[in-house]
Amino acid sequence: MNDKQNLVPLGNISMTDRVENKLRAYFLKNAFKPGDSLPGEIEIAEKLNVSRNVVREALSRLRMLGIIESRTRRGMIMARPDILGGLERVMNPFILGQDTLEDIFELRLILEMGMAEFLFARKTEKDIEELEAIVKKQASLNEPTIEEEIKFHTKLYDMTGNETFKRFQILLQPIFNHTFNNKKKHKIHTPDHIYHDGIVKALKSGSVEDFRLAMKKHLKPYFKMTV
Amino acid sequence: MNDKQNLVPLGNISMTDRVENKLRAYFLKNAFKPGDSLPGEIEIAEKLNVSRNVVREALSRLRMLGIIESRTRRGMIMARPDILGGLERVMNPFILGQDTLEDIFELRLILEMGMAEFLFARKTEKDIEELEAIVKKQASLNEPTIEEEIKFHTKLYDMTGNETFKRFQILLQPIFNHTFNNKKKHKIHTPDHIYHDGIVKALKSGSVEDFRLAMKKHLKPYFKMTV
DNA sequence: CGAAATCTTTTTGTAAGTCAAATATAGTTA
DNA sequence: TAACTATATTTGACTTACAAAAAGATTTCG
Repeated sequence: MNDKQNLVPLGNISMTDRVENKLRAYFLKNAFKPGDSLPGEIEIAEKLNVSRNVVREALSRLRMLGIIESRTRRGMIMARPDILGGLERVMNPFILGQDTLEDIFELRLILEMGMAEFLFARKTEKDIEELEAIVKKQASLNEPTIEEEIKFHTKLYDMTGNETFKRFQILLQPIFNHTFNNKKKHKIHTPDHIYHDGIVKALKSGSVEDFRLAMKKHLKPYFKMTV
Repeated sequence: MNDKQNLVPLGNISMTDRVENKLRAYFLKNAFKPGDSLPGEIEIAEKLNVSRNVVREALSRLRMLGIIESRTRRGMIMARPDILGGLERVMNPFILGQDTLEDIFELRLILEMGMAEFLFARKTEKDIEELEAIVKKQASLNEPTIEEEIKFHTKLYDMTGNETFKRFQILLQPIFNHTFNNKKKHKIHTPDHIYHDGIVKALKSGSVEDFRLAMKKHLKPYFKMTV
């Protein structure tokens, strides 16, 4: 046995990191639910034998994520975090790695191919009409705008009726565009907007498989960019 | 015009919140990249006219997300955040809302239906063999275990070759299970493990469409739970 | 003159104490 | 009994202090 293995990690973990981890573990272990009240800062500091300062830095993190809430001068309670809040804060194309950006670009393709079942399960007359209006407007423009393009796809996410999914797309949108613009050199022969009407048609009077085939065709240029 | 609208927000925003927002905006506006060095805590505090304490609480948040790194006693630099770090910390079924949990449950179905193209683009002989081994082992057990079930699906995510996607699935796994267990009452007539071999077969010698049909059949009981 | 040792400066990590302000509770008064 | 008052609690924010590590500047010595 080589003892070196046990020495490797080291990881430079600060008091604040440790307190944050301890608190999250504590919440999970005790099945804390939103609304439950928490011990005060001073009590936590004393129990963990650190300064109130360190505790506040850890709590500040949890507060940012929405895990806890502080009713000013009345104490802290557990809260219901926005699951995508943490994601939102790191959505900065300058600091994310190129590989991560490309992973996200691929994710879009997976999502738009995969959402078919839910679209068919939940589509309404009104949805279809809206899509048709978007397509019509797009066709009337001499040049297709990126805004109209986005509007069409965003509407599809909306139609799934899945709020988290919808917000997810809004967060990812800037990354899509950033990566797409970086790749534009890869010349796309088939401008996609001509296929939007095909997608709507499949959605309106076709089967789930028809839709997926139309979507696949529509996304083909993007697939070419990744696989 | 009603002035009341302008009074509504109020939002109880703390100094720390404001500093955090200011810093993130500053990084974005100036296109800060990983490795770039940042002004010191004291300088930031003076520039923003707040105490060093407040600045440290804001920086602590950014450090948690991996946006910045502090080389102890040498200064801070921009870093490359783990895009899913924030998500990981709020993955606690007790504090997430029921609607969010169900949204995530649906997301799984979308992902597994949507990943087909990438599986076919990147599958290898070895991948197929591994899947077959998993199915074989599963068939040999008197009772299918949840571990083997997870192993099969995890392998599929692996095969996409998309690291972010893969980690995403690992994070979501506990939520899937939690929601699944809560819904078990909805009696599933067709135990899914019998279809795993069908999926592998489609993946091995079928078309992308064959795979999607097999997967759809496999996931049918889950779809029943949501739509 | 050059290399090695030492000192100084810088900067983050951690601690401790102070004060303000809002709220809940207890206590008091009419 | 109801209204008012005082008190204790608790978070938000500021200040000061010091340790420790690393880098740079300075000094010392061969």
